Amino acid sequence: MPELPEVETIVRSLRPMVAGRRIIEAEFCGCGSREALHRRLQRILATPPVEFQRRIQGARIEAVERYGKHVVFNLRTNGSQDERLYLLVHLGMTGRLTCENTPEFRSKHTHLVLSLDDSGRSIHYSDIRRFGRIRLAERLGEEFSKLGPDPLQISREELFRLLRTRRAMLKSLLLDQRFLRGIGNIYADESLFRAGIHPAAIASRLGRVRAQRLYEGIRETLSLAIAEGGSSISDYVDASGQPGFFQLQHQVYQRTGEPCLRCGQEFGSKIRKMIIASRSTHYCPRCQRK
DNA sequence: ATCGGTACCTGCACGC
DNA sequence: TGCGTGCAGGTACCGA
Repeated sequence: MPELPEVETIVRSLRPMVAGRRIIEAEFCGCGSREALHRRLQRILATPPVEFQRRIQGARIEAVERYGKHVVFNLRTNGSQDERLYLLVHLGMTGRLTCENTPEFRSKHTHLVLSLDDSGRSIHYSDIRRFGRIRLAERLGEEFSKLGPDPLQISREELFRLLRTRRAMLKSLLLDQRFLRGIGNIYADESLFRAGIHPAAIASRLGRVRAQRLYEGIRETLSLAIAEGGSSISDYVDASGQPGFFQLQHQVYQRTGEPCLRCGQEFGSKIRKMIIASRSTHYCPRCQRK
């Protein structure tokens, strides 16, 4: 599900509900045998479950932030000396982070519940496909050192410089979190359409003008998507359970065979789909020439 | 350096 | 109704 705009929306909705609260208890859940639960947790958590519970219990949530597609909980543990601890959540394809008011509620795919010192309120982590990951870290640097710049913070010049050094196809590059952090399949396609650039174009061959169009295309797409609360295709909701609405403004993503919204009326062009980096890639053959 | 393939999961739509 | 197939927002790892 979640790319930069969805994660940003989750963080913004979660923050006012949990910032300043203390985590009373971490509870792991899920149906199936004890061994099945253990295997599942081993994949989802990098830390052994018991150690995870021990370290997080009693910690205060000082801040909730986004780093690329990660949700970062800034924690202060209540050990003898106040220590910083980071809870890092990556939502994979179908992960959800929601705030619940009913203490006993569990959805079918809830894996972790963090109960808060706030009249039965809790943070729920659920994930149907279990591609998401949860980690504890003392430092952010080790976890995030491989990630590229944030596409909303990078400057036009910096993007141009980075593009010049790479010979990959743009679609592959935009999906690469070491190049830019936060863009996924939806927003790669939507950004390239807004920029009017073919997804298979080679990065290093972009001139200054087209690089600038890409820069604007990415910024426009991401900020509009954030303003609409993200794209809800099937699973995504924010921390209050509200869907996003940017899917109603998708120009190319999952519109294969439908008329291009920019030139379809006039020229009858239809959105096409091709595979790049083994991912579906949607584009208008007329608006995005090679 | 970059690419394709595979693996990890469940659910859903589709054709038969 | 059920079964098989393919596809889905992500990433890591492999060998070429």
